[in-house]
Amino acid sequence: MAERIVEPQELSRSANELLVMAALDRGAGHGYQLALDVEERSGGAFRFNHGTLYPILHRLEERGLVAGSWSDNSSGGRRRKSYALTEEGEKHLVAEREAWREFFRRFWPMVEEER
Amino acid sequence: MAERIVEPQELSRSANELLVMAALDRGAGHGYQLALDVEERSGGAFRFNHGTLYPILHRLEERGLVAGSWSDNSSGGRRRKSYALTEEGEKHLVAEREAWREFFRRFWPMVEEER
DNA sequence: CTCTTTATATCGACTGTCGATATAATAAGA
DNA sequence: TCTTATTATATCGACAGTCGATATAAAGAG
Repeated sequence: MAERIVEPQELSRSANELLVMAALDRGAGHGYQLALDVEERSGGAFRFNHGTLYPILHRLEERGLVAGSWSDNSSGGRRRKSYALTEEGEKHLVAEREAWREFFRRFWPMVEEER
Repeated sequence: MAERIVEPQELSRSANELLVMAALDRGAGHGYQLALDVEERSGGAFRFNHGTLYPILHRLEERGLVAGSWSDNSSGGRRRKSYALTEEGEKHLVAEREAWREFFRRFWPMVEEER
């Protein structure tokens, strides 16, 4: 544990995926709602471009970290694809949080003002 | 102050540039040495690919944040281009540090485990 | 006199985001 | 009823930045 650190070059991908996975962990359902959730919860600080969000969800699904399922729209209602973390996704989320903590623990002393 | 936050999509660029600027602030001179400095100081956690580092230095120079000067090699010695933060670069470094602090302050509650 | 190290630089491939656009169903309003 | 706004998923080309490889060259070591 706490071995691998997030490398700067993968920070963007990692941060966005973590935001998505954490939102799903909180119970967010489909993509569009997830985007609203993140925006609202962050007070507008974090916003997902749809052209960014959907590829992320597809990527995570392909890697088996989230499972998507189309809602049954026989009783009317818009088509939606709901996502949930898989068991592997839960583990990955824990590991990614730890990787970020570790990254920051290492990164900050490197850029902090000299005393 | 403390208004703008670092957006996830610019994290990679921002982190690498911050590592470079902070290293120059500590007094590192030319590119190759800067790379060794960062690697050593981080205990190997952060390493600069040369194909990444030199474009960063050129970028920062073009933006007027660092000033580069070729060493006078009339008295022998390898050709080196030494870099130093400009006054604007110093200000930018302070602002970037603050932006990162702010990013993390906002990011962490978004991804932290629910209690 | 050859090999390694120091040093800067660029190149093509690749990944991921951005903003725009497409599609379509439902709800709201005139 | 017709039209517009909202909800919702998806893809596209352009762009930026990193990666690993390669080029170049001077200095020091063997």
